[in-house]
Amino acid sequence: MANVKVPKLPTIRRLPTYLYKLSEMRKAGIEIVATPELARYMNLGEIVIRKDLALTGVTGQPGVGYKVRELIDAIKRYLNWNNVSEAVLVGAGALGSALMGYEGFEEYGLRIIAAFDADPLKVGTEVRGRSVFDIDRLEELTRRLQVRMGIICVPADQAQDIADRMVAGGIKAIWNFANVSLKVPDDVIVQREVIAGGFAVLSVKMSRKLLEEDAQD
Amino acid sequence: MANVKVPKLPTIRRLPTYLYKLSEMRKAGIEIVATPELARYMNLGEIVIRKDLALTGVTGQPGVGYKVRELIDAIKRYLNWNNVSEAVLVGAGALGSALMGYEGFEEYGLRIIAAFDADPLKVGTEVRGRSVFDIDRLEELTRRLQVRMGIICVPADQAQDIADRMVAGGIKAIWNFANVSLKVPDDVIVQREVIAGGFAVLSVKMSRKLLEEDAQD
DNA sequence: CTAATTTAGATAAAAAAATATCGATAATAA
DNA sequence: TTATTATCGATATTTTTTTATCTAAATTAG
Repeated sequence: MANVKVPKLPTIRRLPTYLYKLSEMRKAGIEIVATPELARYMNLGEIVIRKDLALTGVTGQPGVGYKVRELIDAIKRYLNWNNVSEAVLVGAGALGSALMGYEGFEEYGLRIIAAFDADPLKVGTEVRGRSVFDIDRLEELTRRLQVRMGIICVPADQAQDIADRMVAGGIKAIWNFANVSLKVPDDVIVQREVIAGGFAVLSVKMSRKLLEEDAQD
Repeated sequence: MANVKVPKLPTIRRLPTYLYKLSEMRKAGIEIVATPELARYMNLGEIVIRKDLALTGVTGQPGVGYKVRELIDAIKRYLNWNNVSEAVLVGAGALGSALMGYEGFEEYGLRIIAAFDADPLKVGTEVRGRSVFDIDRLEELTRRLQVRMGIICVPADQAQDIADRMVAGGIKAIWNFANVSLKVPDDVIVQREVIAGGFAVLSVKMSRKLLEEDAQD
């Protein structure tokens, strides 16, 4: 896998949330925002906010705050969300359909242009406006469409096979929702989304809270 | 929000992935696993693996490895996934349906027992075996069913309202898929899942890689 | 106009996480 | 039996992330 070291990862993960809030503010006609307001919104300390925003290169004005518009532009530029990334999605099941139905992605510069599935009942149909192709055509179509990003929404035991086909088709970045880590060549980037990971954190927090409550009695 | 400080968060997020791999191994009849194999699977260093496993309390045998069964039990115990958590889900749209359709949750001790939605067309229907109730009955039914966990899959602008109703209904833990941070009383835990966060990381990694490649020429 | 307040940004310290080193234990091969 | 290899676990180091402190700039109230 491409060994692209990216520090400030927690900050990067937070940027989309800033972006949402700032977009709402702009829609409401607000032009300036100060740290304390964002801190309340994000449930974070003020210093965190300033550090996060500093990463994008914007510079606020002491005593005043940041320009909303400037922040939005800077965040999008930092994330490279100005340029549209076209992607193919494999696995038009529940999760795959959900992702295709998420309109927010357009805002993020992500455009899913085609879906693939192994199920003959799904092949040939449309899911939220995208054609579902036979999985056997993944490599060919990916290459022809010059797509560089792939999204994997298949069960864990099929994910590696799909990843191999994506790589064969010229994919250079994979967003992997299957609960396995993929083996890919050095020049391919994989970002794994383990939804269960968040639930694990929630579970541990709950256990801890119960223990704390018991301890208080 | 309940201020439950939990260190070793990255480890906790990784535990479900270990759990999947270990379950597969057990199904295949494998009883012992050593760090190098897990390290390859996880795409992580061996030391990380040992530290992660140590957190659960298991102790391996030098020169041999860890007992698969013991690890599975220890991870589940650590995450409190032995005990079933019943949850209600609000927002039976694309993402909500996907979550209800994910069979893996049973393995994690999560049981979604009912769904709620504001859309009259959805109310009264069934989604993947669960009844969809009117959102106005959320508080009442949550209280009657004694459910303590809620999953929010509604658009960002409705999430706070749903959270308030959940809290009114006695919910103590919220798994929030909306892209906002929620204000809740101190004794309620919120775990937020920002799917776009992962995409942000992927985007930055891609930009960096392009820069690196350009630099090499 | 001056003083108090709000706020950004730089520097520093603390905490957490990732990584490295080394000794000890068990299995395997000579 | 002995030497070699594989592996865990304890300790130490480095890096990353979070948190704190202080200074300077801008606004607002008196």
